[in-house]
Amino acid sequence: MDRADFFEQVYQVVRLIPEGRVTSYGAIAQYLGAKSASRMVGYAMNASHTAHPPVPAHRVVNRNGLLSGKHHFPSATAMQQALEKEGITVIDDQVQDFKNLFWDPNAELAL
DNA sequence: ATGTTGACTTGGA
DNA sequence: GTCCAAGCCAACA
Repeated sequence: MDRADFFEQVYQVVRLIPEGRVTSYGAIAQYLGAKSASRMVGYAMNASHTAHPPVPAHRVVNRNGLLSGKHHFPSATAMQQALEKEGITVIDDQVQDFKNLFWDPNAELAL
């Protein structure tokens, strides 16, 4: 664990995200103890495709519930489709009822 | 070694 | 409510 790289730590948290739930980069960053490193979370996600097993990056959105990272997916619609597949309604690259679907690792894992 | 970038967040106007 | 600017840390060139 302590040996885990910043990327791996991010991957683990993302993989813990329940199906049909989403979280924000800041929440993950905060869980890692560096809320200011929210950008690093996104950066780590950029390399998520190199992670094994792959992480559900589609469940990670920005604080606005906007699919900010959809551009980085193999297809611009891949992220939205993945979310809808899990029962999440996405309109205009925006997660509907995001507040209700939000999954905070600090609240769920740090119980 | 330094400088720039980035799937972000927060605060101020 | 919106828009602009600054901060933050790690990886990449």
